[in-house]
Amino acid sequence: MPTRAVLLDRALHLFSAYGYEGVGVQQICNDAGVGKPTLYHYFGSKLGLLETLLRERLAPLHEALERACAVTPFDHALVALAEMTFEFAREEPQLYRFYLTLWFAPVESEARQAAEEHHQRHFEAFDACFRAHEQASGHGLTGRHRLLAASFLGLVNNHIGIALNSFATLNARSAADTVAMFLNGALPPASSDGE
Amino acid sequence: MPTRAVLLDRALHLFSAYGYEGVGVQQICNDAGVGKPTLYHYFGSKLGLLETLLRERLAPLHEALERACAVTPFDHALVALAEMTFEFAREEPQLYRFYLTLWFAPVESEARQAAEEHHQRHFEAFDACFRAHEQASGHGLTGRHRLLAASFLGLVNNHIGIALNSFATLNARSAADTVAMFLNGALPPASSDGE
DNA sequence: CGGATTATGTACCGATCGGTATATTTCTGA
DNA sequence: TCAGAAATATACCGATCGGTACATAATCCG
Repeated sequence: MPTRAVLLDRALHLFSAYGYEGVGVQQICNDAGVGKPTLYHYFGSKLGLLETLLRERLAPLHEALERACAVTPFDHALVALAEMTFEFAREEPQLYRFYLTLWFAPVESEARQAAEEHHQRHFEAFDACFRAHEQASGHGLTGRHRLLAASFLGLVNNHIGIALNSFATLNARSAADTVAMFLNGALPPASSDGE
Repeated sequence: MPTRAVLLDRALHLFSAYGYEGVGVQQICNDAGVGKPTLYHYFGSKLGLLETLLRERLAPLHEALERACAVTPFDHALVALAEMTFEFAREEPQLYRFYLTLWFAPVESEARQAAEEHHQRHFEAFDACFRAHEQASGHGLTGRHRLLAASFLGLVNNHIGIALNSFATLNARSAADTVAMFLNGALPPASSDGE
């Protein structure tokens, strides 16, 4: 594997376990079997390494989301958004785990600020979907779409967090189940009860 | 204010903005106007300071939750749990913000591990409520209560995160609204059903 | 082949990290 | 009053932090 890719790979591995601030440049280089100037040659700084990592590895997710949020009808779009996010998290668990740690990271931390544009883009895809629905169904002009989008995104991310850390899975039905919970509530009286 | 309390206060202030690893002991001491040996006299280590901070300041929350989860009937208990958590977050925004950053923090980080017992206790209160409901309504033996409890807790924490960082509020109605969203879904009042 | 550009290793920089040795002050209790 | 404990300051420790100066390989282009 090319040196540059090895560095990104080892950095992600370490970041996802110990956090951006908890990992030293020296440690990344040792882990990758190269010297520090090599890392600085490719990325310029530790922060540059992080930005590159996020930009390059999150691009497929964002592209998939921006495709998904154009789906009609509304509830299919929600399923598509949840499915894309779940699938990405399943295929890139380390990356998504790290991405999640950055979501609620302290506002003044470098890492959080580097991730903010990506979180924003993720949210925008979800919000676009709710905004379109609000206009289509006529009754919306309250700006409630932002709160709904944030709640739905939170539900999706929370499910991924649970799946990554303990119980819960990310199989094909998870997306539909999550959307059903969001639209119909967690304890529907008559619908799918148990597996 | 007694020196010990000043140290805890300044540490929380800095931690919530920059994170545990992003703040140095020297910085805390400068901010509090004391020397390092004073901090080490009271807390033994930086980690001891963090543990003390969490233990002492989160105790009221846990006590309130353990009272709330015994409420009947079930849906009132959910409202009570959400209310207690919202109220605590409203009164101690810095503390809860920091508490939230620790929730999804990297698993191997010192700070996350120090907070784990508190997260566990918070979850237990929520889970106890769902466990009781599962038994009372007879149909439960799937262990689904854990997933439901985690989802509900995630919904509550997500709402607080939104309120702390941007739009959304934490007023008296928030708890009831959050429970309603959890039980009945996010879009029940829509006039024309387009879902 | 030869010159330039790219990649990489060794050794080092000042600053900061968490933590402490030691001395001194302040408070407390008999 | 005076011994001892509790509280605090100055100055320092080795280790590690992110980052770099410099020299050397490796590679590509003519």
